[in-house]
Amino acid sequence: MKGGGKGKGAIKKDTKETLKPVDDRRVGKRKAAIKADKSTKKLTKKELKAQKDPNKPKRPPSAFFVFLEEFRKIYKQDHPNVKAVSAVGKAGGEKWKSLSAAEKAPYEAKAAKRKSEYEKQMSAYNKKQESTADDGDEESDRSKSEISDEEDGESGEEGDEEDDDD
DNA sequence: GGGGTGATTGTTCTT
DNA sequence: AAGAACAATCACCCC
Repeated sequence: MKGGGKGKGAIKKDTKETLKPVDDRRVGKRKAAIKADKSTKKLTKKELKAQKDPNKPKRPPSAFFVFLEEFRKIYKQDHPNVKAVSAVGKAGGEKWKSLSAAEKAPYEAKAAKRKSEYEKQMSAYNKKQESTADDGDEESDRSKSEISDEEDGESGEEGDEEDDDD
């Protein structure tokens, strides 16, 4: 840890004891693992390329994140004193599980929409890569999107066409 | 001053 | 197929 890790630790450290792995803590500080792994950086050529992506579109926020963004606002209103990101994360996580499918639906819908845009961005991104990236070694492998013709002037048609079959 | 961390879950990615 | 990494956030700490 970079020391500063436990930002809340400085404020309230006793909570740490009650903090027990909900499940597996996933990778338990994956970031730390990454750095630790960096020691053995066995990156293949493709991996290397994947790393130095100029402006790769970031992954779309999952429904949970969409919900979290809003939840954070509310949480801060209810707990303006709480400044720990982890606090909101935990609270949000529990709340999220408390939500019903119907309540998560709107968030999922939004997440789905984000994903759609993400794919779109990837198309443009991939295309750009083809243009600029001429390493010659390998070319687009995973997504060889053969976009029809029009993509350049895409101005965002952001229609909320949700087929409400309901 | 800036970067890195902590925590949540979901989704995308990588092997 | 399964695991790994990363998505936002924000105050705080080390070099």
